[in-house]
Amino acid sequence: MNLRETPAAETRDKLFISARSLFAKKGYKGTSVREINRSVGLADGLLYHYFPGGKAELFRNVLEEDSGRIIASFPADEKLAAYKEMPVSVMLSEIYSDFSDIIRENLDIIRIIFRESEALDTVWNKDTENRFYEKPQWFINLLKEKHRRGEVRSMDFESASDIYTGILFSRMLELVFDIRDEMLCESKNRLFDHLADLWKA
Amino acid sequence: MNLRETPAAETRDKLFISARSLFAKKGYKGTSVREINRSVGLADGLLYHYFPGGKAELFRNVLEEDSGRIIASFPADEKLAAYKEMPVSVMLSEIYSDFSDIIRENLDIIRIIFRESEALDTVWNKDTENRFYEKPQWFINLLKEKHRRGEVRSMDFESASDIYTGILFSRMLELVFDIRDEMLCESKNRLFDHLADLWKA
Amino acid sequence: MNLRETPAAETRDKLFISARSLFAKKGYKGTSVREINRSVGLADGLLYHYFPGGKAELFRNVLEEDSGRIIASFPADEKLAAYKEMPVSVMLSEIYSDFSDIIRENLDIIRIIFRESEALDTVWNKDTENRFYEKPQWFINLLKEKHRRGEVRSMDFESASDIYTGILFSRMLELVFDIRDEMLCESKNRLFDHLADLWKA
Amino acid sequence: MNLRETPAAETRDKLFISARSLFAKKGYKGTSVREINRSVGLADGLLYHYFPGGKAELFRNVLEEDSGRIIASFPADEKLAAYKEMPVSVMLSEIYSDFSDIIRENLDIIRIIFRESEALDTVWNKDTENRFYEKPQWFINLLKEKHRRGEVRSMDFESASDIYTGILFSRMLELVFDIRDEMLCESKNRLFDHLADLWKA
DNA sequence: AATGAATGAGATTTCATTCAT
DNA sequence: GATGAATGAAATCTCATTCAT
Repeated sequence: MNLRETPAAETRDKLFISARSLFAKKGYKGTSVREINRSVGLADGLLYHYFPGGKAELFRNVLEEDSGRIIASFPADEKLAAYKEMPVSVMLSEIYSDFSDIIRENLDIIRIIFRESEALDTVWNKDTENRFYEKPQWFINLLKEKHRRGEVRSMDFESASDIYTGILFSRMLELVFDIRDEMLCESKNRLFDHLADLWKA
Repeated sequence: MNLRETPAAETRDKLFISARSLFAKKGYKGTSVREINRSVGLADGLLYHYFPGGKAELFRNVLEEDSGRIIASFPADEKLAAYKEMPVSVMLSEIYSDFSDIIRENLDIIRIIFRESEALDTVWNKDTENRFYEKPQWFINLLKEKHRRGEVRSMDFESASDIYTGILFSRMLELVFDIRDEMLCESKNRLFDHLADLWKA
Repeated sequence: MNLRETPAAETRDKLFISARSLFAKKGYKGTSVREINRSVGLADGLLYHYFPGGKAELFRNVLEEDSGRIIASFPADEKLAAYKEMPVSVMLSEIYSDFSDIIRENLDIIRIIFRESEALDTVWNKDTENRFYEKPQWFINLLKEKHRRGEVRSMDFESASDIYTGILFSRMLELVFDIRDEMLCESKNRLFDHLADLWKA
Repeated sequence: MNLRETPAAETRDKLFISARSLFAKKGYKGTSVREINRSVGLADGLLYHYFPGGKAELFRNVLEEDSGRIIASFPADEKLAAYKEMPVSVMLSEIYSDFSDIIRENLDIIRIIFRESEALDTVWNKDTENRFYEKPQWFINLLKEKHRRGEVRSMDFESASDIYTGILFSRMLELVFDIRDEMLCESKNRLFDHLADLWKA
């Protein structure tokens, strides 16, 4: 049973990935079970073998598995250490770039979260939701460290963090809604230079 | 059309409002024609009298009527004049508050836009979309004016605007996703004091 | 709306009758909605217009409407008066014959009751069920009246009624299971003569 | 077959018993193969190893094995001899009690017979069916014997048997439909006293 | 013997839309 | 303008059965 490297698990995974992409593109209601099955070349009834609760259970599983992972995965610990050693403006640019990558890697699930806000209640507890929105302490600490090193002046670090968070949220919206991804580098670099300049000791 | 002289126009309006709310809550696919009809006490076939194109046409109308209005309506001209006379920190706080009001007044349509991104293509041209995202020249001008008056130092005003835009976008997300609306005043006021301080001449 | 003599009600009735017959023949599970629709020439979705709860609601309605009616309908009041004037043996034969008619007229619903015992719980309260099984007071009274007239001897009238009830139940089983309906007259007449003879004063 | 020497035979038996119970409770159509498998902890495809004809064959086997057995088993020969020696009223009570036991022991299969009358055609020939309904000669003989012994008067013994059969059929209905099983003893004893009294020489 | 993945026909149900009145 | 019956395509889901391992 274990010898065949669980083709069952493989099928389950294919269902997962395909469903996630379809849900992101066409919404939960807009994605038919048949469509999901066809997309992975599965017979009609088989989805219920893997997810007895049907489409709803598949959806719930997709959401549960992915949503936690994203939040947990940013920022990566090794990156965090690296940020400390960079000049402020570079650091801001780097975090922005890493954040963009995470969003891009998880575009499907994020789009689902944007679309199916009502469905989230059944999957997310308020805890998860608040974690998404709470102040990123790691960033505040980064700024304080920079201050200690004399690179950044004394200021209201929480508010500074709110500013940067806003910039990241804007970025998320750009990516989610597929808006002018291009040629922004220059504009963004100016933005980070600007910020670094405002903040410098 | 808004004068509601005839009962017909009144019915049309009721359909509009009710459909908008349902689309916002449950999505286009998740809202059945029957549901819309019931919500305004309409007989089953009658929707096609008002909107021969059926659900799709009703949806398109809702989107068309509302989407333009929001962007056009902010900021109101009389407000714009008032902003000029306020101290920077108060101005930022006031714009934030007015922006919040606009979002709150149009929550339904904004939620629809978030949900039904795919449907937007048929209604929005890229023009509308870009207008939504383009740099708010009026704000940049406000900052320059403040600079002329000696309240704000010389700086990269576009980048400063990006910063403020990010804060507004964060606010929009909070409202759209119904997250911790309360008790943020103090935090926000600190934020605007912080920004005003960074920017002061 | 009332002018067209409610074709809606007519359609509902047709559904009722056809469904009852099919449920009786093939059971609840064995009867498909499609089959019911075809049997009355109805489009596929229309059943849900009349019975939003679908097959289950249709079934419940059939059961509710019919089950009460049968019990209430036997014996008819005018018959009851007539029984009093008949010789005992004729009376027994007559009641038997009328009972057979009632069963025959309601064979479908009775067969459903036999088949779908589990479903009855949702429709019948214990009250209905007990009424079905309680001692038929009217028959006991008939016997007492006959005794008063000197046609029947003094005896345990309740037990006498149990005996006769058993004979009627046997009859019901014969009809429900479609067993040797024919050529029983002679046997039955002998039975009633026998009973009358046992009971005579 | 009943010796259960091999595990295979044991599994077959478990399938039998569990399926019989499920068929009785939920009907043939209402019982899924999956349900049967789960109820005995069988893997999904394995039922077809034991019953290549699938659900239908399993059902047919359940019916065939059991239906004959019941009829044949009543009354047991040793009981028959005992009945002869009892006073009439005791005899009637005893037969009634033994009959109740047989029914109770075979409730499942009897309920199946009530439910799935249509399915019986494929299993029962008319012969079996008639045997179920034919006059119980053994009981008629019992009565005649009692008459010979002077305990019962001369009468139409077939009709007397019909009377008693009706009482037994009522009893069967009570048990099959799970109706007021309790506290009937007294009523029943009065009934049998009544009958014995009517019949006494 | 045993497992459970796979299949596909068919069941129930929903729903946008049309149409006679 | 208004009603709600009618339609049928499509969606979700169930289930007996087969089959590779």
